[in-house]
Amino acid sequence: MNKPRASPLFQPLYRQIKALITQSLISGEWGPGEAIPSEMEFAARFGVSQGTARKALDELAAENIVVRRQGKGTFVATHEEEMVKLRFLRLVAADGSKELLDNKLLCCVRSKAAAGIAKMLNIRAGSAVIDIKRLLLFSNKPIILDRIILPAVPFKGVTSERIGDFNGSMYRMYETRLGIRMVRAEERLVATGADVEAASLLGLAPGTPLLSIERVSYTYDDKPMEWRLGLCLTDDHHYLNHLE
Amino acid sequence: MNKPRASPLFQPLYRQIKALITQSLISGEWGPGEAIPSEMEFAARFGVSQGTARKALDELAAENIVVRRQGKGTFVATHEEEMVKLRFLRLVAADGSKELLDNKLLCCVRSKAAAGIAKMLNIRAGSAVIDIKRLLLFSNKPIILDRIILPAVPFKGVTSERIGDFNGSMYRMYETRLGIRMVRAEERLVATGADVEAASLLGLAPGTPLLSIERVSYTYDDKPMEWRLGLCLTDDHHYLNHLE
DNA sequence: GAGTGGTCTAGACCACCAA
DNA sequence: TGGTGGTCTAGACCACTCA
Repeated sequence: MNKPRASPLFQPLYRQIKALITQSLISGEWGPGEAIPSEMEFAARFGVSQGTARKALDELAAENIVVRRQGKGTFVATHEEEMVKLRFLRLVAADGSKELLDNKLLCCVRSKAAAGIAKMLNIRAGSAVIDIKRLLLFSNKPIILDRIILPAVPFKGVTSERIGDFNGSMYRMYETRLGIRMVRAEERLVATGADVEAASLLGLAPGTPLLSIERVSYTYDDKPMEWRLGLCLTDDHHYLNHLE
Repeated sequence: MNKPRASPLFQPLYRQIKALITQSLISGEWGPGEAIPSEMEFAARFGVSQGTARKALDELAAENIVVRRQGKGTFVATHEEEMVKLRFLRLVAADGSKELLDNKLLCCVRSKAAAGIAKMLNIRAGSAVIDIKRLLLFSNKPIILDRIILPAVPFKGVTSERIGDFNGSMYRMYETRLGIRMVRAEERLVATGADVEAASLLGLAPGTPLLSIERVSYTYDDKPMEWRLGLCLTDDHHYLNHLE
């Protein structure tokens, strides 16, 4: 049936459908990697035509929220796929070669949120957070020194042991263990000189230029969930970015 | 009419239409900023339904090749728009404030392409290029030292005077004066220490960490047209990137 | 009011996949 | 073989813009 335009929300129908599907994703109706209902099923559930359900799903696919596979169905996107890893880890070897990735956890403690970070995570300054430091190794060479801050409440249960299980992919762990999926992030890049700690951990002279990447990651409802600062040695690596 | 699937190219119809429209863009049938034919006109021209022409235009719009304006028409995208500037100039003030942009041309000479750059521009090493150096000022403070290399042939006529006319937006000049529109770019970011030249021009001590941005820009047919290296002082500025 | 792009529907056929 | 997403069509109405 054709709905009148004077709907509760002044949104096209397909966007309302998209919002409803997003709500179901937030509520966890389908976990990461699972198939979601077909176009026809959504059309029936919401009383719209298949084309309208399709357009809602197409937009979710364009935002990398879901993945469509011809002949199989539509699936909740996952950080398992190679594609997704490249979307979030932009540092690549200068010569383009593939590399073995490894990581070394340095520490993982409970702490209190500093004001600046609390603001970016949209939590109260001083509230409980989990504070992680780790080293990322490319082909067995330490390249990135990461500092990760997580709000303690949704991430309750994040411990050194848990982190170790996922070969350094924090996002895979959030998904698998906590059902928290990051769908987008905002990065701020700056050049900086290595401080004493970074220099010693990366095996450099203090003051060596490093690429500093500050990242805030968001879940479905644009809620910030993770703050991260990576200090990267860029002698043999580039941060690759496609502008379109 | 419904065309059989066994078309010359194994592409969906709307992609074939898209390719045809792209060809017309390359040939310069419509200049930057101009209106292109309506959906109905394309449908008639290519003998397809309006919906198919629409899907072709939608994809071109998604790639920022054209801009759609309800009630007015579809237009060839331009680097005039504020949106587009932000798409290519990612350096923003740390406090988020808007800034006055200015530029100072340092030199503009004819030269020969070095091997590495020639390869990226897909031209022969040693072929004629235009070699430009300039300083970009944010709020009257020098922030970026740019080096720009252009193949001499398509960019014949690029001179110091011409560059001055466009308030530093090279892309606007390429469009307006030469009909060359950049549609995408690839950037490689690295942290480096200021060499003597950069240090003196930016008013820094040699060795100061700088964000190095190497960019290759492409026109419609994915043809590389410009090589650029920017050395950026990131004390009060960030390179902002949205990952989706 | 005429023309444009935006939304929505309904129905057809195709390509792919799994059982 | 039946179900999925992918393509294509045709026609309707809406919202916006401009003369």
